[in-house]
Amino acid sequence: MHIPLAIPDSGPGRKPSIAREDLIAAALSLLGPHRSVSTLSLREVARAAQIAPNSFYRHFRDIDELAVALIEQAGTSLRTIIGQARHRVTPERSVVRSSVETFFEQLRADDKLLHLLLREGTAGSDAFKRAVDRQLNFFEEELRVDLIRLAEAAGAPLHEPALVSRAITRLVFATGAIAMDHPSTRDPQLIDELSTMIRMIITGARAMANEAA
Amino acid sequence: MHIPLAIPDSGPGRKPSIAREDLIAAALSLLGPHRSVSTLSLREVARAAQIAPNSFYRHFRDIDELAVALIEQAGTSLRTIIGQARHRVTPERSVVRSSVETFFEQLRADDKLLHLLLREGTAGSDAFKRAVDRQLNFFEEELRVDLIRLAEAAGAPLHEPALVSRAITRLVFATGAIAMDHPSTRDPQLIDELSTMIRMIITGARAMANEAA
DNA sequence: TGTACATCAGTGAACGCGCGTTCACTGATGTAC
DNA sequence: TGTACATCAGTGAACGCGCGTTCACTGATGTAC
Repeated sequence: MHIPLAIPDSGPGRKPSIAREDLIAAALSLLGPHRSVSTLSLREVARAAQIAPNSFYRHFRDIDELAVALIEQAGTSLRTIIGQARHRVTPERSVVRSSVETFFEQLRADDKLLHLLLREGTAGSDAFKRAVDRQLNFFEEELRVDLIRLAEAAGAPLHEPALVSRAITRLVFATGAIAMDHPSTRDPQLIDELSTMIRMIITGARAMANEAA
Repeated sequence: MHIPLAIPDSGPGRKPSIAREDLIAAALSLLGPHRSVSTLSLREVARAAQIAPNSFYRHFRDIDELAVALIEQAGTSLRTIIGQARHRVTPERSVVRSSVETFFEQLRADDKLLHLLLREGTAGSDAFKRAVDRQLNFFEEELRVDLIRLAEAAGAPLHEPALVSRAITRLVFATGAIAMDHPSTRDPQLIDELSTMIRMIITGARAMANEAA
């Protein structure tokens, strides 16, 4: 059995006429609000990529390995976008609101990558769940750093910023998952709600920091 | 095609030798941390219930209808348990902590019903998702009533109690889903975290109520 | 009580389907000399 | 430059499997009279 565990960067070798990326793109094209990764079949993806079913094995050990690759791409892309939103100068809007709005914009624009992270965290193989978890941790960690930075700038320290970040991350993703099942006309309301929830957490964490001091 | 949309309470009729409940129990017995409703096949459930595959149709239109029934049972059972926990007199422990602990106990004891609500909210058919959503709304609503009651008792009103309740519900369920993937040895830490998160929200909502006033 | 009849939960066999996976292969591309 | 060779992405056919669903049926249970 021949399995290329790591594609060797092609080196001086030949270029494959169909690439890993093509299969990922094909899988992505099949996903949507009503179609989840765990229901994709190998044959279906192969069909979408216009290759024979067995050719799939030249690129991935199985469907699961492809799913993990999808998740990684989704996480990276999301963090880039939200990272930009958070650093964007917004004189009239709060950082919270502007980030939440960007998140929803991305949810609706979507190259379907975000859907993946929102919906699939609880299903699928162990490897898959770990991949989702890793991306959420990255997100959480970046948010934590930003929260500390902002708290210092405002001179209002937070109680347990790591927990604040974790709570916000969970709320954002849970709300995003819900939003996907609603028409986008409900977005303004959900944005309002989510922003208020986040403000509650931050306000609470500030108050608790003062109490502790 | 003959489909009994509603089982007519049997009335003066004959008793079926195998009941809807037996099929639900059989399905439940197949579920677990690594097995989700959406992957159950009709034949599998029939096998577990020791009936011929086609006999399944005497009780449910399809697997989806059974899944909805499962969700409803899960929600009812969970709300009963948490409702009791919240009203339980706990002189030394806070209501928050005692409820969170009960939630985790239930998660670990589990008749597998809770797993259903935690994991499957984002997958499955529309009918299935709506069923999960309905149960979460019930949970949220009961929590809201309790929050208002407790706030009045403490003389510390909350800003937008409905939102407080919604945020807490989402956090609790998101954290529960995560807990299921960890060994129960991590429970104390997760309970601590979740309790603190909830306290942040409540503290924040109190502070915001004061600001508004 | 006895008899004829209706109901309907459960059945065994069969169907066609899409699936993951395997096999031995082809033929284009690049390398060695 | 030319030739022999190695590599390996992609292939077509085939496999056995579990699936959902259908069909015509059986036979126990309850009802009507």
